[in-house]
Amino acid sequence: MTKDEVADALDEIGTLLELKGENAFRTGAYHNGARAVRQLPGDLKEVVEQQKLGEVRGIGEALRDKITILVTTGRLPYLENLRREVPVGQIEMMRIPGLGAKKIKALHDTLGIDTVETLKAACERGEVAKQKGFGEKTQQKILEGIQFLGQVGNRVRLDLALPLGLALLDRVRGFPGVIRAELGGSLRRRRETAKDIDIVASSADPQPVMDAFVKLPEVIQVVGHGAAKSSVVAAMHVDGEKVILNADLRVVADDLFPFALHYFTGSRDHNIRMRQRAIDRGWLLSEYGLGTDGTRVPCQTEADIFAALGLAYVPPELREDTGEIEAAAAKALPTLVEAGDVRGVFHNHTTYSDGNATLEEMALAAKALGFEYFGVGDHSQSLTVARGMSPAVVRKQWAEIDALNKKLSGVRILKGVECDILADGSLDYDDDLLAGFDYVVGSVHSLFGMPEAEMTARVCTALAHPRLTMLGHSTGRLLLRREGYKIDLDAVLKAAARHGKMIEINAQPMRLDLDWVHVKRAKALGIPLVINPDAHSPGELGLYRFGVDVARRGWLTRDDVFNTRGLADVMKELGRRKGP
DNA sequence: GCCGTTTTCGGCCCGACTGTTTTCAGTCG
Repeated sequence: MTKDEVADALDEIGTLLELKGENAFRTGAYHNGARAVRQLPGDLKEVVEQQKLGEVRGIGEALRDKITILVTTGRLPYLENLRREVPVGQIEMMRIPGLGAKKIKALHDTLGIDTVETLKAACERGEVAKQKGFGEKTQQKILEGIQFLGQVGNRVRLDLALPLGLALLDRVRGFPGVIRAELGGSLRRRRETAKDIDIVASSADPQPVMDAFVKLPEVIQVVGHGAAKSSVVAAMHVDGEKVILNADLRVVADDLFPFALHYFTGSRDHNIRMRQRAIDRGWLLSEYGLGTDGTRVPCQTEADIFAALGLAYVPPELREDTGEIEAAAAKALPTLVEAGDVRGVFHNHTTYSDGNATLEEMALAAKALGFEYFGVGDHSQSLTVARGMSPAVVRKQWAEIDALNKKLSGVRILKGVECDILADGSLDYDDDLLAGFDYVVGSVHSLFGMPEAEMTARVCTALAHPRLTMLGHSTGRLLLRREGYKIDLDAVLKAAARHGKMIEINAQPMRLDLDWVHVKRAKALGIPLVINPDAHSPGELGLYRFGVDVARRGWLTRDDVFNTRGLADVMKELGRRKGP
């Protein structure tokens, strides 16, 4: 059993115990143990065999024994018994926002509810509101939560889906007889979430490729297995999370590959426009080629297809029918920003607030990524849950930054802060302290339930503050988990433009906030965008790449992104914005 | 269930917010 599988089992025990009403510290110990196993360096089996498991922080006698049984026998009777005691529907109910283990247990004990469906029905009958500890608003919130889950379906975040897609792609490329293979679909377009994986391959002999695909170790179910298309359910652990997705493989003759790749990359709307354009020229475009019955337009690559239709090559990220065809026809497509253009980052956390690495460790990790500057942006004093910095701590951090900047070469640490935007739109430090930072990222972390008009006014007030440099995660959304707070983003963008402020593209894959649609609008308003990883550990610095994907989907060039500028230029601009 | 030089029992991060209550439980970050 792998570390991830063992950790999953421990997490499941923790959740099942929560639903049974167990002590929170006991259930927490299982979740802690799961994390400890995931982060354990080296081979788990070896650690077990060398009897070193008990030395791991967070693993005591009970967890040690259970992990040992799991690793040596591959199963755990204790977990199997727990599963029999707790209905599966209750675990699903944990995903409903605002519903936790205690409420789910109460609903089970009083109304016998143990599936999302029966919960929905009970809410609709008004029974839930009558229960002790529940009320009309809770009932309404549960219904909205269930609806939210339904909308989300089984979509998976890009950072989880992409590694599985790339792993399968790698396998396919290694099959004998495969000439070319690429990811298609929303993964290739780098949408924030994916509902399946599309792989397009070419081969003179498709059948053996299909046969090999359905037998891959990642495949947990074969949905379809034909000569041109196979469909499976695939699973893999990514960063400790089990990712399960449908994956389709299509194999065509190599001369058809560019057409198939283009067709299966989509989007559907983009394809419709492309087919119309072909019809205008007296041709037909499909996944099988471009031309008429009599004549075929030969294309070796996707670029050839676009060229045949009088278009510049359209990068996959732009294929959403949001003006890319017109721009490609006018040869006016932007040269999109690339990951290699990014030369530093501004919003990151260290042990001064809720990060897990020191300033120096983070700065060195930034340098290792090739960055010229590392901007720290720890939390401000109001955000006590994230150990927000008091003014005294801020000054201590500044002193350490000054010392490190003397000591380190090749990377410069910038004095920033992720400053809370308080309920009235004011910032979380006084102006004197704010003036000591190189820049200020303003973010909303409280009172998410504010009415839209109030929230909009709050953020616009902050944007008017002379010390604020850029707005952090504009909506606070958590993809597939929580909608952003209600806010009039167009009004916010206009305010940012009016006050000459920058807006962050938060590159945390669960956020990707500002989203690509509004990134495009921000660009039109002349607002500089900043790609920030919001890293809480050295490894998370690399997440900036997902922000680059958003920027590309938002049509940004290198010049539209502030942190593609070099250190000297950045310091000059930040200095200019601060004024005398 | 885990942990420990303030230690083998009693604390474990804890405060804000919401919706429910009439002083507090549950959820969240």
